[in-house]
Amino acid sequence: MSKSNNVYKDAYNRGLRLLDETQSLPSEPELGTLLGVSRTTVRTILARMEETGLIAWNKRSKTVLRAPKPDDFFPEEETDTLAQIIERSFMRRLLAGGAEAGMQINELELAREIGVGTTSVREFLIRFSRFGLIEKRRNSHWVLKGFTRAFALELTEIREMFEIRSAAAFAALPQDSPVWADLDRLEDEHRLLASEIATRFNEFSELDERFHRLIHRASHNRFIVDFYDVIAMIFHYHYQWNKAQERERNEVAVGEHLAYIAALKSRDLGKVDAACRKHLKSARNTLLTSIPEIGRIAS
Amino acid sequence: MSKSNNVYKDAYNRGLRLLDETQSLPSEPELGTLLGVSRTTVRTILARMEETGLIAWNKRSKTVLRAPKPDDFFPEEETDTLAQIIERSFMRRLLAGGAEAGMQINELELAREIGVGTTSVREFLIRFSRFGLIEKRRNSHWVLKGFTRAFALELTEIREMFEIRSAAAFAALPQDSPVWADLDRLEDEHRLLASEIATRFNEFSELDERFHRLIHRASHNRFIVDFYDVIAMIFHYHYQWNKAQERERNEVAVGEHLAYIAALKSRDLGKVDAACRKHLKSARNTLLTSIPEIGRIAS
DNA sequence: CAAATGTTTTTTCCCGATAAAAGACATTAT
DNA sequence: ATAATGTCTTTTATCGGGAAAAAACATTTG
Repeated sequence: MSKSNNVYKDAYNRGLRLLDETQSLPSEPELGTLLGVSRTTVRTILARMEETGLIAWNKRSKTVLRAPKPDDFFPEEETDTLAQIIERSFMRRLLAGGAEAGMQINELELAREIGVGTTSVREFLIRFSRFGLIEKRRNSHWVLKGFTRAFALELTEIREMFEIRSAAAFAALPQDSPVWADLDRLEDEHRLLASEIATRFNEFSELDERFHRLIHRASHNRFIVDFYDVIAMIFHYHYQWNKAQERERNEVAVGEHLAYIAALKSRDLGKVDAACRKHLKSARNTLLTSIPEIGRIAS
Repeated sequence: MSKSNNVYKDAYNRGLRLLDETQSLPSEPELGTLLGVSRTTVRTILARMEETGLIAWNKRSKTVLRAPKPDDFFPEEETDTLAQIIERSFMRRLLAGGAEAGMQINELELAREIGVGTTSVREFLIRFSRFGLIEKRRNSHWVLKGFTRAFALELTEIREMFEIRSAAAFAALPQDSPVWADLDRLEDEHRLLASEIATRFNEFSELDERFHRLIHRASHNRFIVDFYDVIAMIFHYHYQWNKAQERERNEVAVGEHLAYIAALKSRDLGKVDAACRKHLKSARNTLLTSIPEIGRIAS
C-alpha cells in the first residue's frame, strides 16, 4: 500500500471549488501554487476532472463544462494526512479517560489499533514528544506523563513569559510595520464576532489562535513562535472536550482581546502588560478548571 | 542487517570495567540495573565473558578468572547509537562550511552518504528539528536555516529568560532541599578544576552542563528543563569547533560559576540575578564571537 | 517463598522496497 | 524567447519484515 494519495484527494476537492468561479482554469504551474501542490499532482487532478466530465482539457485550454456535484468530492476522511489520523486517534485515547500518568505507550499496539505501520507511529511519537506529555525510555517504550494540573501550570508559565515579552515587542514596533494593519483586521473580526456571539461563539477558537500567533511573531524569536504550536495543540483539544460554558467563556475572551488590542494600539507598555496579563490569567483558569484532579485546591 | 547490537557492545565494555573491582559478579537483574540494560542483554554479555575466559559462569556463580585486556573491549565506534552516528555526520557537514541558510536537505542523499536507512535519517531530522536549525516543507525537503547570528541571539534570549527564572527559584528552595548538597559538590569540583585549570581546562564543558542543568531543574518546569537540551547541543558542538582561547574562556567561566554559586548560597535574590546575568552575558559573547558573519557590527 | 535463573513472547529499531508526490529536463506553443 | 505542456527522474511517505533488546512467564535454587 505504501502511501495514500490524500494530497491529491485534498487538492482535488479544493480544486473543485475553483470550478464554481470561472469558465476556464489557469495554467498548470499556476494551479500548483494555488493548491499548494506540485504539477504532477495538478495533472492527476486535471486528468480526473476530464474523466468525470467536469472540464474539457486540451493542452492549454481547460474549459469548465459543469459545476461540481456533492458526490464529485472525495470523502473528507480520505483527505487526511496519516499524521492527522494518528494524532486524532492518539488524543482520543488520551482524553477518553483511563490515561493515567506513568502508563506506558506501545508503538506496535497503537499501530495495530489505528491500522498503520509502526514507522508512522514512531515518527508521530517523536514529533509529539515536544509537547511534553510523553517521554521516551531509551531502547524501550514511551511513558505517558499525563495531562495533569502540573502540566497545565508549566505550560501556562512559559506561555505567559513568552507572550508578555512578545506583546511588549509588538507595541514597540514602528508605525509603518504591516502588523498594525493585521491587528486592525483582527480587531474588526473580533467586533463582528462579538456582535454575533450568540450564534458564532464556536468560531472564537480559530480567531484566538490567529490573534495570539500574530503577537508571538513580534518576538522575532523562532523558539517563542514555535512554542505556540504546543499551546495551540493543547487548547485545540481542550476546546473539543470541554464545552462547559463555552459561550460565556468565549464572550469574555473576545472582550479581553479587544481590550488587549486597544492597549497594543495605545503603545503604552504599562497598559499592554496589564491587558495581556489579565487575559492570560483567565485563559489559564479556563484550562485549569477543565482538568479535574483529586485533592485539588481551589484557586 | 536491520539492527546493530551496539547496546550489547556498549554494555559489554562497561561490564568489563566491573571485573577489575570484584572477584564475582552480582545477579543478572542487578547487573541489568547497573548497566542499564535488560536481562536478555546481560545474559548475552555473560555468555561472551565466559567464552573469552573472563569469567566462569554457572547459574548464580560468576567468578572472575582474569582481568580484561585492551583487546577484550569492542571498538568504540561500534558502541555508538545510530542516532549519534547520524548526528555527528550531520553536524560535521553543517559546520564544515558550505552550509548556507536556505540550502535544502535531502534525506535520501544523507542516508546514502552516512550509509544508513532513510527511516533513521527521517527520525533524526524530526528530533533535530526542535533545535530550530532546520524546517520541513510539507511533502517535500527540509530547509537549513543556518547557524547564524540571529539563531544564536534567539537561543540566548530564551536561555537568559529561563535561567534567570530558574536561578531565582533555586535560591528560594528550602534549606533542607537536596540541591544544596549537589551545589556544594559542584562547588568543590569547580575549585578543584580552577586550581588545575592549566591542564584540565577541557573538562570544563562537562562540568558546565551539569551545573546549568542543576539550576534549570529548580524551575520544576519540563519546558525549561527540556530546553537545556537545545543549549547543550549547540554549546557542545560550539566547543568542538571553536578552540580559540579555550583555556582563558574556561578559566573566566569557572570564576563566574563560583561567584554565581556564592550568590545562590547567599540566597540574596539581587545577588543571584546579578551573578547569573553576568555569566550568561559572557556565555553569549563567547558563542557570538564564534559565528563569523559578513557585515557584522562589533558588540 | 522470594529471588534468581532458564525459556518464550513481544516490542523496538532499522532496513529495503514501492506508490505518491515533487522536481528536473525536453519539447512545444504563443 | 518565454511560459506552458509533456516526459522522465528523484525524493518522500509508508509498509512489512527481521534481528536486537526488552519484557513476560516458567522453573529452579537457597
